[in-house]
Amino acid sequence: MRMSTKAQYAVRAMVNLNLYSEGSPVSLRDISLRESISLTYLEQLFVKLRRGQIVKSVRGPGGGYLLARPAREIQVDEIIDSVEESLVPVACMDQKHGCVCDDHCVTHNVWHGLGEKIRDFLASITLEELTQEARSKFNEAKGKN
Amino acid sequence: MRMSTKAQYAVRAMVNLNLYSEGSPVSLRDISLRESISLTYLEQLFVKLRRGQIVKSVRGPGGGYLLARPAREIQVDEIIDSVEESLVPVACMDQKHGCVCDDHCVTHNVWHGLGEKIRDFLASITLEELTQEARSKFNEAKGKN
DNA sequence: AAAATAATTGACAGTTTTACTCAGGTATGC
DNA sequence: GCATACCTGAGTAAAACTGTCAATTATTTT
Repeated sequence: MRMSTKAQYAVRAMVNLNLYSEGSPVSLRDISLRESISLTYLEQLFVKLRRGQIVKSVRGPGGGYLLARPAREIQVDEIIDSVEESLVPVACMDQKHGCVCDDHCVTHNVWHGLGEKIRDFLASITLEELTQEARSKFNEAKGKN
Repeated sequence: MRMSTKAQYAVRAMVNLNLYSEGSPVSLRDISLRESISLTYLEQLFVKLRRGQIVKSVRGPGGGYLLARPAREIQVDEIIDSVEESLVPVACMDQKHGCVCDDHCVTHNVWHGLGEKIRDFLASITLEELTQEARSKFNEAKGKN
């Protein structure tokens, strides 16, 4: 039961983007340097985040990425969905209308229930909350020095 | 975010074991036939389930496996733990005392919180409940014919 | 118009994990 | 002593994960 690093990177990158944006586009190069994620890998992730309507792109010099919506309207589960990370714990439930084993499969309810818990939890956290949290941690760290 | 088939098999096998046991040992061969799981793979799983104190083994002819404890005291998370499936969503948190990134890692709290939700949910389900559910489904299916 | 910046895309490759199988060995009951 | 059934470790093919590389397109600055 592991969250892929792809999903972890995506969330980290989004927090970093929001943290340093302030209205103007942030280039992947900057995020790459700050979060130590390879630029080319970030490019791959942000194509998907754009398709998922999480970010907008601005091309050319001074360009980069912007949030497609306010941070408080972006939920963590949406970020993970965008990079194609299934949140459903077993493969047979990927389709919308449940799996065929529904009736006879004894453990069906366990995985179905678990999937809902995971979804609910990640949907309850917004990018804004994470960004605030990051700011607090940053300030705490500064206070120590 | 997938539960491995190993964990899925382990839970299914345990339900099946409990369903057909009634005090006497159940051989892996029987479980293998009923659940269509390869015998040698089941053997691998049950070694771990035995080490995890989920089952007891009885050798020789007429032997097999028994629950090590009453079904109502066996939780689904214990079964999964036994087959060495980590329930913590990110690798850096596998050790008991949290990861080093604790302070600066922005997304730490997300994965930590998620891990707790998963654990709580799976710990809230006992083998007895699953077995009861399986019996109900079985009876429903019979009623239809 | 040319140059520089930065997103965009698709193909590809190394590594790790998963999901098993195989070949034996050991204990027990009849 | 033989059939049953657990026990153990090694090995392996396929898939997934985690990236890299090469080439292109769009935009702005000079």
